[in-house]
Amino acid sequence: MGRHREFDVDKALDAALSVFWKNGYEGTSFEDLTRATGVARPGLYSAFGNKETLFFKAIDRYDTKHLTYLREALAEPDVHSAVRRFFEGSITVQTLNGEGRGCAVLNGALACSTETEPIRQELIARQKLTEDAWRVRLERGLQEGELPPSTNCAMLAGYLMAVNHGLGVQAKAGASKASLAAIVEHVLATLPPAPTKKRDAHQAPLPSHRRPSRRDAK
Amino acid sequence: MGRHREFDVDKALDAALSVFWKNGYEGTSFEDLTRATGVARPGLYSAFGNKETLFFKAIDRYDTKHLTYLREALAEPDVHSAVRRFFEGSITVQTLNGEGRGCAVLNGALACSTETEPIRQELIARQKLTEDAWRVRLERGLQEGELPPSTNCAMLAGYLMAVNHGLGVQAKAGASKASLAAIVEHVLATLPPAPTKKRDAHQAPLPSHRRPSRRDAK
DNA sequence: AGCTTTTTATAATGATTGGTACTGAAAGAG
DNA sequence: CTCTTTCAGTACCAATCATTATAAAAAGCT
Repeated sequence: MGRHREFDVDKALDAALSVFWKNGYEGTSFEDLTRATGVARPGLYSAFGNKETLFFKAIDRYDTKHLTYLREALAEPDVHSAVRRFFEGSITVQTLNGEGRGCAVLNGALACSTETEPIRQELIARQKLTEDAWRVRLERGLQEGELPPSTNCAMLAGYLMAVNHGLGVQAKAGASKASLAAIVEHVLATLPPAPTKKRDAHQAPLPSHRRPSRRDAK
Repeated sequence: MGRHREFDVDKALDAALSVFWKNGYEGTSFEDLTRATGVARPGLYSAFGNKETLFFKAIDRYDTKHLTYLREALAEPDVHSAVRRFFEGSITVQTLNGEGRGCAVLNGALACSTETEPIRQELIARQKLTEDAWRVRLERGLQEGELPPSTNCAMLAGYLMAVNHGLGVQAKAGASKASLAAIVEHVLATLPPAPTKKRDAHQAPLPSHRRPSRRDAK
């Protein structure tokens, strides 16, 4: 009873996400949003509240639609596979061209006006959740013997996130997926190696030449 | 012959830099600038042109005042020292609290409205110059035998920049200098090693246990 | 002293911004 | 059919934005 909504709320949300992803929060005007969604101002307000609530609904949408790789990565059976899955998913999402480039969260989390600072802080908090999840996963890997005993899991989680942020910056600047993938390979190749169980240093396969004592000395 | 300017142009520029560094270009209003500089609108226009020209004068100021470490790093005698100097300088500048956090260039280079896109592209171009300088420096290091023959200098330059961008993001989000320094140590420890000249693997100092053949096999 | 030049400070300007008011249209119930 | 509810579309609103206009003040010259 009453007129039915003509536009598809989910489609409008996807369109809004795409604009926010590209321009960030402050760089996106309400006019941009009405143009991209094809919905007039009151329609968007009626469906989503206001610009800020729409923004966070879009970010949530980004999370559920595009960040599944993170949960998949954290569920991988070993640390190396987890990190690989993470970065592969990351560079795939961050080099999408039709929908967005870089990371929608990062694109709003760097600098803004004083009035928008609370929004930025919320985005930073989301990044922090991801870093914490990595630290927990790495600590589990450490306990399971996948990482050298001296591994600083907080540092390594911070490192992984720093690299990911940097890849996001480069993706937003136009870097190709292939060039980002090469960086990912380097990162994977330089992850702390699993400690060896035995000391047959001269007969073990090549990776066994990586001795934990070298890192302990640091 | 005429009234003398009462404000110090350099001090005003420093104040403007600080605001742009914190809020980015679009997040900084002209009101923010007049407040921070203590100079009225016409005075700022008279001295600097308009908001955009002031922004780039501020970025140039950032370059000359704070990015000397980059030139110093590129002038270091060996690659390892160069990279170390680079990151040490970077995390020092990016964790300054009074003046700014993160990187003033990066803070404006991620996302913005359509009208501001040319400004963003200019900032991206500056980042690209730095990455190119690193690639050239690494290629020189490769020729001088400091890096394994298989080293992909473009990839490594991209990697260094990605890490640096990521450190900037984390610094802007409030990370401490010490936590960034730990990440830097990890990066330095995982740089491609100089190839050994001889094969006295059992008597050389510890770093010599890093064999180029391991990277070649990758 | 008056005159000219340049800066300071306040006010004004037109455009843009996020949000709301209002009217007509659509949908369903009785 | 009328009535009620809800949406669509246009117009409107107050605040903000970068920039300019204007009048007064300061500085130096004659």
